[in-house]
Amino acid sequence: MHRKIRIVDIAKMAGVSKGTVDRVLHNRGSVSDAARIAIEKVLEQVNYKPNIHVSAISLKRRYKIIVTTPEFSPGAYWESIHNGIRHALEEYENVKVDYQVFTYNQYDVYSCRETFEKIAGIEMDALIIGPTFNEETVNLCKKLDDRDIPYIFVDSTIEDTSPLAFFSADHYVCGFMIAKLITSLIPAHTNIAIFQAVRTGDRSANTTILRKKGFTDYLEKNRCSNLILSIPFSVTEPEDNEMYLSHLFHSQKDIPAIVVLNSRGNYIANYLANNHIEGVKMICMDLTTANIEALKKGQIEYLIGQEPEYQGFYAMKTMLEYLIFKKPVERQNYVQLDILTRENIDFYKSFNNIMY
Amino acid sequence: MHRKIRIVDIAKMAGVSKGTVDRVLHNRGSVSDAARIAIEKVLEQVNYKPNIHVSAISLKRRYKIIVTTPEFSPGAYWESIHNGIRHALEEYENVKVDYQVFTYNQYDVYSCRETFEKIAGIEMDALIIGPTFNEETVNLCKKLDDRDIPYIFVDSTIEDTSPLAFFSADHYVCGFMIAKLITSLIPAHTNIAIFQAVRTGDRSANTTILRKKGFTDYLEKNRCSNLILSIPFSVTEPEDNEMYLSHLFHSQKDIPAIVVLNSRGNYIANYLANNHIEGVKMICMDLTTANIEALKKGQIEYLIGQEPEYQGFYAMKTMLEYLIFKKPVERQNYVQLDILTRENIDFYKSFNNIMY
DNA sequence: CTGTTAGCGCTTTCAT
DNA sequence: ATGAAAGCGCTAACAG
Repeated sequence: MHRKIRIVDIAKMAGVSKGTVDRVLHNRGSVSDAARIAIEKVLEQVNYKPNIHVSAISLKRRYKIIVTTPEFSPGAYWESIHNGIRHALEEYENVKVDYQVFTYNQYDVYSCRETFEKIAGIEMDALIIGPTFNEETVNLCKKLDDRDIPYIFVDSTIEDTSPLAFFSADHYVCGFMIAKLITSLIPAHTNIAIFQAVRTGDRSANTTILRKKGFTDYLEKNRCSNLILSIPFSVTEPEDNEMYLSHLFHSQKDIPAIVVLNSRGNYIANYLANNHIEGVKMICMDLTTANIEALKKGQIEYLIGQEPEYQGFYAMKTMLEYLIFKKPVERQNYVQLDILTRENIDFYKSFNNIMY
Repeated sequence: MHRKIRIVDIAKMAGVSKGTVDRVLHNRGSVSDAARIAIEKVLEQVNYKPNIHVSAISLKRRYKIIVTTPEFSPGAYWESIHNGIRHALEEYENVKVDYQVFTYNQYDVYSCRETFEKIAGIEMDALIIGPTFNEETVNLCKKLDDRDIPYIFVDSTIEDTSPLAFFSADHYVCGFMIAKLITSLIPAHTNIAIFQAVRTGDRSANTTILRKKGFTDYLEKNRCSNLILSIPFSVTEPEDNEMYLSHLFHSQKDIPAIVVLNSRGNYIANYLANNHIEGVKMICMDLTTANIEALKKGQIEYLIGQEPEYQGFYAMKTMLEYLIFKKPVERQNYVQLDILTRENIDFYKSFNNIMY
C-alpha cells in the first residue's frame, strides 16, 4: 500500500493541472473533452478518495436545504428527528448550510397539501421529508424530480417516488414484533385493544397501517385466539377519547391488553391511572418524554423505539456528503427496533445523552 | 454569536505568538510562567474549540497505543470490541498511531498475569484494557498510574484503579432485566438453570458475578418462587459440559428455563438441538455470530446485546481525542442493553452493517 | 523561551 | 479552457 493519492497526483498522471481535475471531480464544466477523458481514465485506475478534512476546511459554497415534517412539541417523536438533523449540521459546522423547516399538521391532509405546495416553489439544493400522507408526498416528489432536486425520507418511505435514500423502521416487522411481545405477556384468550389515530380527510398514516398489518399477521400465523378491538383515537379532539375509553372498559368483562400504534401511548396510560384501572399490560411506540415517564412508572410494559435521532442525523449527514463529495448513497436504510423496559431505558442513548 | 475563535485570536489577546499558544494547549513545555498564565486567562474567557479538520491534517506526531483483551475468535464478543477499535482508527486515518494488541486467555489467570507483566514493561502513550481478572488488572494499573500512562477500560470496570474512562454495560441491571424477561416467559414455578463459566485459578469473571447478583435480586424482590440451578460451564474442557447438561435434564421432571450469563449460549442451544430437547426458553448474552444463528432458529428467545462495537469505538476515539486535543473525558460510560428477538435482530447495527 | 514559517490537500478565484 | 496561486487554521520544526 503506497501513499494516498491526491488531486495533484491525478493531475500529473493526466497531464493537466489540479484545477482541471477539480472541475471534473465536481462536474463544474469548462473542461475540454480531451482533458475530461484523460482525467476520467486516470480516475478509473486509481481509487481516489478526497481527504474530507481538507475538503471541509476549504469549502466556501453555501447550500440551502429544506426540512419538512409534521409539527412537533418538546419531547415528542418528531422533535428527536429534528435533533438528529441539527446534530449532523453541528458535525459539519464548517459547511455553510442555510436550512429552513416547514411543518404541517399530520392529522389534517389539507395542512400538508398547503405546506407542500409552498415548498414546491422554493429555490433549494435538497430536501428532507418526513412524510405521512401518500398522495401529497407523491405530488411533491414529482415536482422535485423534474427539477433534479435530491430528497431523503425519514420515518417512512413512500411508494412511487425516487428518493436519494430513506431512513425508516420496517413498520410491518414492528407490528409483528409487538404482537409477539404482547402475547407473551398475557393469558392466551385475553382481548387486545389497538389504538390508532384518526385523521381529517385521509386514511390512517402509512406507518400505522403497516404496523397493524404486521400485528394481525403475527396473530394469524401463530393461531392466536385473542380478540382484537380496534379503537379510534383522536389527537385533535381529545374529548372524544374519554368516551371511547370508558366504553371500552365497561363493555368488557376482562380487562384487555393495550397496544398503541402511534406515539401517544401516554394518553391511554394516564387515562388508566386517573381511573384507577390496574393490571393492564401496555405496549406503545416511541420514546417520547411522556412515554418514558409512563414506562418508568410501570404503566407501560414495553416501549418500541425507532431511533429517530439516528434517522435525522443520517438523513442530513448523507445529504451533505452527497452534495459536497458526491459520496455514493445507500438507498434503503432500515433502523433498529429497540425494545425498552423500565430496566434498560436509562442507558438508552439519545443525542441529548452524548452521541456519535 | 461572532466568528469562531482561532489560535491567532488567542495569541493576539494574550500578547504572544501562536506558537506559544500551541505549546500551552498541548502541554509541550518551553513556556515562561508569565506567558502561560496570560494564555490560560484568555482560554478561560473564550471557549476555544480547535478545528478538528485542520488539526487532523496538520498532525505529525505518532502515538503508540496498546490494546489488551481476552483472546477471541471470528464472530465472538471480543472481536466486536476490536472491530470498534479499528473503526475508530479508520475514522482518524490521518493520525499516525502504532497500535499493538496483546491477548490473554480469559479462563486462565496465569495467562493474564504473564501478558500484563509483559505489557507493563513497554513504552507507550496509552492503553485500552478489556479486564476480566481483578487483582491482575489492579496491579497493572498501579504501574501505569506511576508512569502517568492513561488507560481506558472496555466491557467492565475494575475497582481501585483510576482509568481515564470506562465503557461498559451495567452488569447488575443486566442480570436484573434478564430475570424479568425470563420470568415473563415461563409459568410461575418453573426452575431456571443458570450457566456460568469456570476459570483456572480464580473466581468467576467480575461481569458474571454482577449479573448473577442482579438476577437473584430481581427474583427476591418480586418474590418469585422459581428454583435456581447453578450450572458450571467449562470453555476449556467442553467434554465436562455434556455431563452437566445430561445430569441437568435427567434429574429434573420439568424442563427448566435456561439463562446463560456469558456469551456461549449457543453451546447450550446446540446441546438441546442435538438431544431433541424442545420447549426450553433460553435467554443469553451477546450477539455473537453463533448466538444470532440460534436466535434466528428460535432456539434462543432473547439475546441481550451490550454494544461491543460501540464500546471499542468510543474507547479508542476518546483516547485519541484526549491525546491529541486534550479533550475532556466523561469517566463513566454505560452502554445500552439491547434486547434482541428473531424479529428485530436483522436491523441491529454492528459496524459490519454501516455505522457512525 | 519565543516568534516565524513551511506545509498539510482541497476549493475557488483570477489571470491568461 | 486552463494553470497558477491564495487561503483555510493548525502543527511542528527552526532560527534566534
